Order: sequence, then structure tokens, then C-alpha cells
Amino acid sequence: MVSIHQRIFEDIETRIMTGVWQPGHRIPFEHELVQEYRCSRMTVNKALSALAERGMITRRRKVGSFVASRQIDRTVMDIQDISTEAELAGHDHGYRILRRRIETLDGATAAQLGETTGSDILRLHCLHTVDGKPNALERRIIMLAMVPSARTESFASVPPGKWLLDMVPWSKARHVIRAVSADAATARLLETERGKACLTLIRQTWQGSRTVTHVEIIHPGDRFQFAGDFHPTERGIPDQPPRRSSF
Amino acid sequence: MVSIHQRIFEDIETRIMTGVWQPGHRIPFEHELVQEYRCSRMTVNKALSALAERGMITRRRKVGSFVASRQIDRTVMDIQDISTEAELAGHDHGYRILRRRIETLDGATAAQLGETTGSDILRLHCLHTVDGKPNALERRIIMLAMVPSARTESFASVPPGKWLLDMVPWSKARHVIRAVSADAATARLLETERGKACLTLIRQTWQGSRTVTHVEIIHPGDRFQFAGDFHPTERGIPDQPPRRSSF
DNA sequence: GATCCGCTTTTGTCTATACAAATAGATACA
DNA sequence: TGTATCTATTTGTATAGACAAAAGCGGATC
Repeated sequence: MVSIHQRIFEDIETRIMTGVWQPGHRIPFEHELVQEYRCSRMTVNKALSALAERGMITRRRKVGSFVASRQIDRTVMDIQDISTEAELAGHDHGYRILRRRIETLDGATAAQLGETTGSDILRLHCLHTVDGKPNALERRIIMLAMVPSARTESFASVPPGKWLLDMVPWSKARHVIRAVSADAATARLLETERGKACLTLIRQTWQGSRTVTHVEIIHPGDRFQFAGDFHPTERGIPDQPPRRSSF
Repeated sequence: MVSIHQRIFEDIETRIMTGVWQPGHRIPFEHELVQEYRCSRMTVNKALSALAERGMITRRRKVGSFVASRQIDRTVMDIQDISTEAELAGHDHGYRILRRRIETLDGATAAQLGETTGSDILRLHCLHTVDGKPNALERRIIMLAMVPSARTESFASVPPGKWLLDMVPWSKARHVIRAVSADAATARLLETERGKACLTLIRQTWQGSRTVTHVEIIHPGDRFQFAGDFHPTERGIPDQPPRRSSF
């Protein structure tokens, strides 16, 4: 039914989780576990390596394996493309391009992105609706040097987030979540009041050391939240990842 | 220098990341990679298993291994205890208990927590300061059945978040991030204006199926943000996890 | 006391082999 | 035509054995 290395993994994991083995506790040596479970060392090793890869234990040659200090809290947030997410949840998603302009990167924006001034960029503003109600305002910058085909793309039928995702691989992403008060223009577009709390997600993706895109997504605070679960128990990535929040 | 299974892992990962192998592409069979790298199947298997565990490929017997559909975005946020985080960043952290009361769980709150009414709880309100300025308002509920020793703890010298972390193991945590406008009382405590956007983190932790604690941390929006990086490249959990945001 | 050397223990990696489980595709059959 | 069965292929798991790398420890030497 369950494999041996999996059983070893779970046995140890349980003892760590329930606090039977406190941080710093030395886990039995591989040869001890071999005796206990009557299996080969490779099998034990597979289980312990997996625990180490997870950060639940740390291992040192000649010394042994130890329960790692408590992972205070580490939560995995799935942040998805807004149209994909809305469709998955059975909602109707729409969007409208408010602005689409090719510009050259000015000093202030360049500094913000950590890029050099003067590059060609595509600046996109976009309003997303879910079931007819304004749900997000998207302000995006695309580096045209990295994504030349964006220069001629109208984004009339595929929203920019989705288009980029399919188009351009990336190697690094950074997210920032903050709360801001809506200014007049934002409030009008999102059909909320001026000064209202909005949840803003900023994302910048890179390929190597060069920015691909930078996007700021502004949600009305009363209609939106991010959520994430953390189960120290979970192994690997489930086939059907739990649906969490989106942007 | 680098082990063979690691080299195989990285070679394949690179091809996926850079888009040379698109989602759906079939990865060479194990026996093909064995020939290519002139190593044993176990070594190849270790690399491919790791890729599968990471969700970068999916594997099916008799069929083969395939590049998984793009992981749209999954970001890991380290959410730490506020005092620990402040100290790490070299700031001065202080706090003050505003309220500490033992109550019985009323209907509305019980529903919110997904617990049954009538249990004994400890309700704590707490104001955190960083370098003397109000930085967060903490509203916490502790289930006394799960943490009996909280009944007599004053929390005068150890902030409740830290105390609980050291005291009680947990098996599941859930986080919600939202933006809210400050009401009058909150604004006064945080020394900001009424209606100002605030970033709120809600966290509930369970042990098994029973709630341990529920906490709501309200930050002034202009002084706070969450941030998280995601590198598809990163293997495992680094020894010194990068410091990210806190609560 | 300080430094270097070699011994020993533990983990890390690799191999060659074996059998089990899943399953796509072919074949036989009703 | 549809269904059951067989077969070949691929991945999943496990084993026993081997050597390498890291590192604590004690002893020899200066």
C-alpha cells in the first residue's frame, strides 16, 4: 500500500509535528532506522533526504540529522491569472483596455524597475470585471526588448497577463502586497469611493537579470482578499492544487 | 563537484524554464537518459522524481514524463512573529497589552472560527510598536482547551505570538490578507487617520481539527507591505532563509 | 598549549539488479 | 461492434554493496 520510505517519512514527520521531537532533537542514525524498519539504507536515505529537502530536518556528515528549528510560518500563495481564476470559479470574466501606448522608459520608472532608462516599453492599463462588476485595475509595463512580439499585439481577445504567461518564460518573480487608499481616478474606475482601502499586488518578473514585465493590480478592498494555507503535512504538489486567491 | 542527478535535474529544469521544452513536451525516457548521461537508472530516477515532486513534470507509467503546465505563480511568503522580525532587522520592538480577558465563545465568533459555541477562550488585544511608532494592532483569540497554560500567563514579558509558537505545535495554518479602512478606534491606536487603508493579516492555526488560535493583525497601510520572491530555480530550502516580510 | 595527522563515524552518491504496478495498444473472442 | 485478455513498455520501489566527502576526535609532535 504505502511504500517503506513513505512510512518512514511520515513517522518522523508526525513526531516532529506533534512536538514529540523538539527542534534540535537528534533523529536516529540511518543504520539505526535500517534496523528498526528492516530495510536497506537507501530506503532510509530516501526518506531522510526528502525531510531535509523539505527543511524539516538538517543533516550533517559525521554528526547526524536534527529536527530543524520551527518554521515559524511559511505560506504558499497561488497567485493566478485573473481570467483563468475567474473562469475556474465559474464566474464571468471580462476586461477592457483603457490605454495602450509605446513609450521610452523614463528615469523615475526605470529606477523603480531597476532597469536603465531609455528602453522601449509598452504601457498597458486594463480594467477587469467579474460578473459585470469592476474587480481590478491593471497597470502594466512590458519591456519590448524582452517581448518584441508585444509591439504588434492588440490584446483585444487575450488579456495581457495570460498572453505573457503563454508567451514568455521567466526565471524569477517578486510579489509585493500592500494596502492603499483609492485616489479619485481609481475609485471611479473601480466604482468605489475615494479614499477606500484597496488591496494592491505588484509583481515583477525577470528572465535572468532583465525585467520582462511589471504589473500593479489594484483590487477594491471590500471585494477582495488573498488567502493561503499551509500544511506541514502535505507532500509534494497535489495534482489538483487547491484553489486559492487570484489577482 | 555537482552530482550527476543534480546535473540531470538542472539540465532538464533549464530547458523547461527557458521554454525550449514547452508544457506537454515528453521528456526522454529514463533508459534514454541513462544512455545520454552514462549512469544508472536509479540516478536518473532520482533527478526525475525530484522534478516531479516539484511539480515541474508529471510522470505516468508506460506513458512517460511530461513537462507540466506552467505553474502560473506560486510564491512563498515567510510570515514571521513580529518581534522576532523587528529584532532581526535591527529595530526596536515593543508591545503593550490593551486587553486580556477570559470569555466563553459566543455564536458569531464560534461560526467565524468554525468551532462550537461555549468553549473558554482568552481574548487578547495588543499594540505593537517598532522604534516607538505604532506598527500593528493584534486581536487574538486563544482556545483555552488547547492551551490551558495560557489561562495563567500574563504575557507581560513575552508577546503572545512568540509565546504560543514556543508552546504549542500546530499542524495547519491559514492566512488571509485583506485591505480594510481603519475605523475610529483603530485609527487612534495606530496614530493614523480614520478611513485610512490598512493591511490586515488573519491567521488561524489548528492542531488536528481543532483551532489553537485565531489572530488578526492590522497594519497601517502606509507603513507596511508583504513581499515574497519566487525562483523556480531554487532547490530545497536554503539554510538561511531570505528574510521577507513579517506580521 | 597549539598544530597537524590519521582514525572513525555518518551522510552523500552511485551501480547493477530485481520485481511490482500501471497502462496503452494489440489480439482474441463473443 | 464491443469486450475481455494478453503483452510490452515505463515508472516505482527496494536491495546490497561500494567508495567519497565531511567532520569530530584523539594522539603525536613542536
